[in-house]
Amino acid sequence: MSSRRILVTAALPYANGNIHIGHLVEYLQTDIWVRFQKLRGHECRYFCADDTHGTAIMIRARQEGRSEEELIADMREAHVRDFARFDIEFDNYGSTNSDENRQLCEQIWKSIRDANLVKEKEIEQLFDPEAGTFLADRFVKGTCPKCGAENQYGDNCDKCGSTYSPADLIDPKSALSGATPELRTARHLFIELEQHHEFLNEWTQSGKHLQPEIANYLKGHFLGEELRDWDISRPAPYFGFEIPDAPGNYWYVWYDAPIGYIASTWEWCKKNQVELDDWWRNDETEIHHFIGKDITYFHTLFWPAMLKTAGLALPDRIHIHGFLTVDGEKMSKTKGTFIQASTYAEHLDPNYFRYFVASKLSSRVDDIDLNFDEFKTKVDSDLVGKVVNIASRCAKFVSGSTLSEEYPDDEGLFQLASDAGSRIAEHYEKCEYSSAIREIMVLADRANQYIENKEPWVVRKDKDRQAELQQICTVGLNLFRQIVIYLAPVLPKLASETEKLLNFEIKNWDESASPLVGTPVGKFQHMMTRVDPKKVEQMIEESKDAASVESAPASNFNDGPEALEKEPMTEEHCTIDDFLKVDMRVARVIEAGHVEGADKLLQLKLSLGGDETRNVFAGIKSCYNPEDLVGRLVVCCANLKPRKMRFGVSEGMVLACGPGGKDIFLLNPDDGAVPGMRVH
RNA sequence: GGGGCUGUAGCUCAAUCGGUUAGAGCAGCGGACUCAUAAUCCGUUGGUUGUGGGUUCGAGUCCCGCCGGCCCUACCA
Repeated sequence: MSSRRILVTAALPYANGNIHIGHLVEYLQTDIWVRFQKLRGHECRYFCADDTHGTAIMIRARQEGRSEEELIADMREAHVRDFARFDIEFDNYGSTNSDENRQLCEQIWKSIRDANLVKEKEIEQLFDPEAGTFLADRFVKGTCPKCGAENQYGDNCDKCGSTYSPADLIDPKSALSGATPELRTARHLFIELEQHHEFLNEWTQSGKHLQPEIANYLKGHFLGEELRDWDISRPAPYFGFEIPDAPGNYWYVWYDAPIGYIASTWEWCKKNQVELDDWWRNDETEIHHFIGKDITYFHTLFWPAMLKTAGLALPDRIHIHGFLTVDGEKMSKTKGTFIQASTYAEHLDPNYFRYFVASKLSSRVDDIDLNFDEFKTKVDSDLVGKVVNIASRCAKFVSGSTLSEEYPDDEGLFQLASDAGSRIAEHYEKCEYSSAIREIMVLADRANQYIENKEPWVVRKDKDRQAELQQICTVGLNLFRQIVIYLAPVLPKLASETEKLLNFEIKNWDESASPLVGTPVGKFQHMMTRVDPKKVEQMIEESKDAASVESAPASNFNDGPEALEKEPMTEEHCTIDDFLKVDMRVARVIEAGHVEGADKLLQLKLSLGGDETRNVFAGIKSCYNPEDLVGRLVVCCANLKPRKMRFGVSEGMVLACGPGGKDIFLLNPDDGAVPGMRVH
């Protein structure tokens, strides 16, 4: 097989946050693929970098009272440490805030200008006069113009779901300074993507570069109509690179981020005395990007258009993966499933996660789910019970001795496994890791069966059969070694421990096809332990704590979790139909009085307007005087089945909240509501 | 509202181009073994492929409707 030159990237993590287990899926998917390619003898390089620019970084640095450079330096250190703990090995890890990146941004910009793709447009945007900066939509909060809900973001309302422009908000406030933003106009630079429409149509639909579902998505979504201009500049102040021919304007972070792939490559080239053009202007180089589905847009439309304009090599393949869910749901800070990479690594072996992710990943865009029961089962039974067990059952019988000088008859098992090697390789190549893993586990099953049938523990007892014992173990350990080579991209630690045990070095995938003979066998040491469910629990607990500490200062309202803890949320959903069964109405209290003989109850007469009234007994005596209630509006359930009580029939229920005793709070409709209105 | 993806055993997933009786692993059940980290091995239960139609000699696979799930979008991407 001829050696390929392969350039691989994973998306650049944003310097505003720590690496969490969701991110890891991508870096692991990529790392496994790169390790696989290297093991196959190809010239493969893995480049990544921190994505450091943008408003969010600028604002955070300001809040923390330090420079952006200090902030991104710290975050970079944290990122690099997290990756290392998970054995994610980059050939170069750069930064988008580098000289290389600035130069490349300028070069590419020049090509884009020369190609006449840039135009200027005035746009209106909210400006924070105190902070002296334009505000992205999510930095503006105010009252929803449609439904009146307070404290909503500038782009849409979570209460009523309507969308609007931040300028439509009632009483808008800057989330930065609390000042009232002004509407200002600014000139922005745009790239006319439409000029590349035909090229993008062809490139995305060729079937060579994208998964089919992604190609369809683009076709149905963007390519069916005129491509919109891409707003590529941001006025000062902005943390990023200033556009040389438009002073006071900076490149939008999504312009320089992907260029960071090239910048990181360049840094590596400089360190290794290699020409950048050999990698980015060379048809012989394969370029592979691994990204998450959330940033499809940038990598499948803008990025190819930019590269083409600049005369750089286009990616051969963009591998797009789904998100990681935990227990079938989005990762949640309150549930403790928003787990930082560092928190994970403090409690659990990163190899577990590498294996688990590999066993779930395919080439499709589907989300993958982490369920800790499944996680434990998979790691325990596959890795400990099956794979490592093979070595564990054989090694001690030949420890201190050697493998047989000649590879013994093994009923064709070694050959079978080496035939499987090409299929497994193909699965890795196509990013079908789950299939690769499944196939490898079949080999582990067969090896265990072999040992079972040969009963080395019986043979051992017979002095005349020691050569046979050595042969059995030679076969067992060679089958183990094959499996470890196949798993090496996923489990590099297991590979290196096996190298020590069997005194050899894994250099190439093809070594799996020839057996190891005559070499010394070391002392077997446990290579992996079972997943400790207590550690999983601790990790989740710690993730909860970390999340609450982190999120507390972020919110302007320091509402504690006590109420929810006292009365946890109902797990089960109700349907809209269920909800509609409950007919809740605004009502006016027209009579209220004590109930003789009752400790907690007040008797209320509610008017729903007109002649419609309800007699209701409410357990609110401890908190309300009857005379204070008369005349006020309440919310009641008007179709509650009438219930006979000791003191009379209750025909409804008044809505109130609170734990009881001295703390009961009636719900109160806002001004304007009148009796009889239904609550929706 | 528009679009994409998806639904196979209790759970996680296979099933080539439409081709025989829809297969694995885990869990469950019954046995064996005791070398191995309560590991392993043998056997076994389990499916009207979400649902209703259609095309076909033949449909898990292709087409249409319905139901459910996930996601993107709804004029900043």
